[in-house]
Amino acid sequence: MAAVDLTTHPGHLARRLQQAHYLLWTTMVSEEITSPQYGVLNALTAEPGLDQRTVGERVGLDRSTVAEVVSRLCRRGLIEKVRDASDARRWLLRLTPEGAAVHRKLTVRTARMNHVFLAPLSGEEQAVFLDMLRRVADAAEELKGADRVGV
Amino acid sequence: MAAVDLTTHPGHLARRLQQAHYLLWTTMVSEEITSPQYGVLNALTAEPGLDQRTVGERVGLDRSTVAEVVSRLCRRGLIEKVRDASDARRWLLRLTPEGAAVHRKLTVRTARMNHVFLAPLSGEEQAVFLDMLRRVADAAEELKGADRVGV
DNA sequence: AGATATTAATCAGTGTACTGAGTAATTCGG
DNA sequence: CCGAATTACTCAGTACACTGATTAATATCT
Repeated sequence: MAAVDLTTHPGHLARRLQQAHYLLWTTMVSEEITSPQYGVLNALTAEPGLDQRTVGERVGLDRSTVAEVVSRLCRRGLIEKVRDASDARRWLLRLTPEGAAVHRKLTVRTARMNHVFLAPLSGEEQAVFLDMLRRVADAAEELKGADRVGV
Repeated sequence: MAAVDLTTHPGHLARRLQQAHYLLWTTMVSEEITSPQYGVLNALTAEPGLDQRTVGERVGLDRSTVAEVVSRLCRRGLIEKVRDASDARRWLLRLTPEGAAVHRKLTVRTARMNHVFLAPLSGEEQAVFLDMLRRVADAAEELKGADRVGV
């Protein structure tokens, strides 16, 4: 009794949205490189030589996850880690030429994939949708710093 | 060069939305029971005695994931598995009294959490947002079946 | 009946994501 | 200038999520 309709729950829909995106990504963009991995390549394209923690901040990956993603990209020869000479705690990250090439190729495919992904919405709706996603995600993000989540 | 703004990418925002939801869930609903686990409890509240595969269908969990989630809920004594007498391949799932109690408790908290999660949007916007999430997720889901066999 | 296909569930492998504990390097306060 | 806090990163553990391969039971089709 008192079962609920999950399709009215934003959390359930958020998970389903990500599963939907995963499906389109693997079929339309790449089976080898994942979306978060592409995010890292993109961050390092914009700002070469970033340290690991800052890359995570840019892409939305926590300290542990960014370490794993970075190690996979290293293993595949798409980025390289070098110790920061002025602060030996840091790894500075940089794209290899192969990494830059992969980023260029996937950028084109990602644009096509985004088009298909958002196709159920009209052009105006798409802008509204992205704006709402940002607002909701950002608001929760800010609660992270706060002591408690108010009721 | 040619780096892209990830905040215009729906896939990136979908992942961030789910992270945001995870944060609110663990702080406002439960640290023990996850959102997908709650989904299973909810499905079995609506339809007791479902088999594992159908539960996965209702909640949006694939065959492997639903097996893991179900085994965790069993280990915690919230649901129980019984072999289907008429089809010995199937496990039929049912809530225990504890499972039903947990579902009731979390349903209340989840409603509060959803309220906070969507607070950045106006009442009208919230309805539009949920509708858009459903439309985009459903559309990608359909591409799954339309396996585009060029036979 | 017997070979074949289908179906439910499991298992191994990979990848994202979080927490808490631990290590090493740097910075800060007295 | 030395001990304490902070910072960057690592590591172990847990949980979702998908794929491909496998096992067991059922259904189907000559």
